[in-house]
Amino acid sequence: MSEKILLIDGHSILNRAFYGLPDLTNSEGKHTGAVYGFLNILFRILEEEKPDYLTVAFDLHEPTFRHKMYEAYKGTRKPMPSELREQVPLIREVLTSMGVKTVSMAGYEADDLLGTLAFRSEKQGMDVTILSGDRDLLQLATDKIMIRLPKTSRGKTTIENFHAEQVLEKYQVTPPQIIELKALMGDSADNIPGIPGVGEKTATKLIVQYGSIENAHEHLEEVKPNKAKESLREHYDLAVLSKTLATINTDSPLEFAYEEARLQDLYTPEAYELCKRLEFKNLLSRFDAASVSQQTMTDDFFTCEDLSGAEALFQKAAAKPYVGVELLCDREDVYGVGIALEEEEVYHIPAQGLMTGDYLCGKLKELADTTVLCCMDVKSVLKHVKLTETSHVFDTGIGVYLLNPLKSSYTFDDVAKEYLDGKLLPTREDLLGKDSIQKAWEKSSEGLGTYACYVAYTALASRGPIEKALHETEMWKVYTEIELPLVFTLNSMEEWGIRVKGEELKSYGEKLSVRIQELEKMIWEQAGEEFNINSPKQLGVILFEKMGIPGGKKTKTGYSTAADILEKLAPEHEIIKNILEYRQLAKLKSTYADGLSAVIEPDRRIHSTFNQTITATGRISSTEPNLQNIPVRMELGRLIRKVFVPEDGFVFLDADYSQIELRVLAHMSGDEKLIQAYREAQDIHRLTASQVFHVPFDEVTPLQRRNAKAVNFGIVYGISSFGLSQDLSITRKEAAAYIEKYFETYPKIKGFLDELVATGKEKGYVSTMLGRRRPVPELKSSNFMQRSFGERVAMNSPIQGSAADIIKIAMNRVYERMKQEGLESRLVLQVHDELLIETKKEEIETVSKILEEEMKGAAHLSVELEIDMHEGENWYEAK
DNA sequence: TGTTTCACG
DNA sequence: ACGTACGTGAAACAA
Repeated sequence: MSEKILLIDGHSILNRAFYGLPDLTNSEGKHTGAVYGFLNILFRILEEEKPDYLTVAFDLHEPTFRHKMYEAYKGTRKPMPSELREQVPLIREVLTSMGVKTVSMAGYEADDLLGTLAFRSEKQGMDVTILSGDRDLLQLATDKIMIRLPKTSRGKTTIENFHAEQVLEKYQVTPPQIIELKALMGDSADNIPGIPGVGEKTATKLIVQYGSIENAHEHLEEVKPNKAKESLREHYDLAVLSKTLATINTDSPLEFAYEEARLQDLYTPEAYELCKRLEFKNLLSRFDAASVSQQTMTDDFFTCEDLSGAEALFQKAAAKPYVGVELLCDREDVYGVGIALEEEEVYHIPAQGLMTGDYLCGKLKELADTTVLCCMDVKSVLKHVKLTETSHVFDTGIGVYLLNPLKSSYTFDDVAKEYLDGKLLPTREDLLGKDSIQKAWEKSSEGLGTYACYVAYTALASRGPIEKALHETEMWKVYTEIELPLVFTLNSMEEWGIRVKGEELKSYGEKLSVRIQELEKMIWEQAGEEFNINSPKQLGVILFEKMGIPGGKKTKTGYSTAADILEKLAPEHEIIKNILEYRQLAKLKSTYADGLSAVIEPDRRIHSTFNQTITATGRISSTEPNLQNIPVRMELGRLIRKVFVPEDGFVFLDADYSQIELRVLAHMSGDEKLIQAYREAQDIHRLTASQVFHVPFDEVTPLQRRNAKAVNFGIVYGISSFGLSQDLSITRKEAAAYIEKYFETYPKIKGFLDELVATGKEKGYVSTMLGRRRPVPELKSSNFMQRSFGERVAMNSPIQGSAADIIKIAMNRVYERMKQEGLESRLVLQVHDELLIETKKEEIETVSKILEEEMKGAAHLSVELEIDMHEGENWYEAK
């Protein structure tokens, strides 16, 4: 049986994948959709064809010979969007990693190389398959050369196959005559002019009849449609030129060794790593375990079995400047520790026998007096090892987060790849599967030990590169002066938690249930049937189809039933009112009443986790439960705050910054008028209204104030007329007019925001006042939506991020002060611009003063930082 | 697992 | 013509 070669038109398939599939980006914002689509189709074809050889051809970037000819004649080609262009090197990298031969040559298009290889291979007796999205390639079809054209319709990819016979069937001409057709019709995408007035129909007729352009020209007088006759007469030269342009060169001087193109195992460790980096999760399953673990580090780690060994180890460690540490633990127990003394000297100490968890933790605490403990996550270690602010630690996770806050997770294997020259380590899942630490411990302490060693190794080895990068990006200060101390502050908040009255929460929930059931009944009655009100899909059908409420479609899955839409649509409908109330109550019950009840711990307190490495802007986030979104805007929800109470003998002191983001904006932009406004006014929105609408301060109407407030918010969010118009229910034009007036009033604000976008575009990131960075890859997108998003982000992030920096500083200072002054009061919550202190009654005065001083003094801006402070027996009262 | 909705700043 | 305000997390539903 003859051998088979598969030739792929790289750019064309990449193009297909790009336009045929939704744009995909990985968590770092890298565009990967086209590469993903390319690989999927490649794998599919390989399974169908099972070729012996495989080669992918690419155009070089420079304009090729054939195009130059025409570009000189008329215009240039449309540029490739950057999201696609950046994927070209990526697909080549992936193919190379899989050992796939790629070819390209100066002065020749991919078509030419494909044609050349196809004919060469055919001559050698091979069967040839060409995969392309470009119909031009049909001119190459023969009995042995098959052209395969993938087509995407309705999300499904079907492939059309053409040997010479099928070309004749479909186009009524032989493959070489495809050139004639094209030369007559022209092709704007390929810059082939063609001749005017001749489309597919006429061209086909002419070629079927005369066989070629030249022959048709010789029989010009017989040529039928008069229009075609005249056009051919007049533009014959153009047709001949077009023919040259349309002809694929099948005889290029490409050097090609078939052995290099022989198809081998594509599932190499390199390809696996690359796919993982690109987050092609579906593709990873194609790689078998064997190829995965090959190139990884050889794990010759040591295990420390007995107490004397451990003693010696810690002694040795104490002499080192840095060690890598991974504590194997969960919330309750310590199972052991991995310690890296040197990059080649890594130990695992299981917690067993005399080496109890407590013993290990004590040793670590002691070690941190002299040696920097490098950990992936210091705060989790703190749960067991009572390190203090004077302990020496390095937090790899936070370092990596600062360097790229867009990543969604910071696992050790990712860190190794990024900061250790692409070093490939097995992942946690490779080593432990999906087991928890506890589960893995019960199975075998050995695999767990290996895992601990890899993590400890990574923490030690990556410390240097990360530290260097933090210096280079001028974020070392943010790291040491804000983030690292904050680890201790947050840990303390987590450990204290906040007291919650469980019984009251329960009865609150029961009260809600009664009303929810009433509403449910009423809604079902009004709808005329029972259905699940919580299902947006069912609700949409009921409202917009059954009840015939004029509804606009909105989401990709159907009707939007979001509150603001329903409110605008039919505020008078009784059912709508009921649904909105139902929704509100259902939310309160499920998320807050039931949700919070479920996480009250035996100490009657809720211990949330404050995450420091999640947000893109530098804010912290709160999970399990989220205590940063406890209701406050609506009275009914706000009542929940009554169940958050201080311990006996304590009260709550709640302090929040007044409009910190607007003040930051005033400072960063340096706009004198806004700064002056803040120096004068208690009511900034009113003053803004007065200045923007040119009315005396005392004559500002409530509506004007509301509008000014919305504009102020809009500015902080990265203003757009559309967003503002939505918010205020006005037209875009009106919104645009407000914005313009605002910028006229505060001229430097406009300049400042424009500058943010410009430098963001230039540098690829924007920065806060303290130097924290956020990359904004979207700014370079050719997609209008994405680019606009990037612009808003560029305007918002420095503001939101600077405010976040400031309150973090305040938290650290408040925490430090209370500790230094030996107070029993403690910081328990942070809600972005608000701090909640569980304050000992005797310390109220002192703590108020500390809050006032440290919050106001956290930054020195050209406008004062004001705070509002309240005292209360519960959170409701204190706010 | 992704989508929708909604709670907060 | 495109279809958005910025930043989060949790619950419920729909596949």
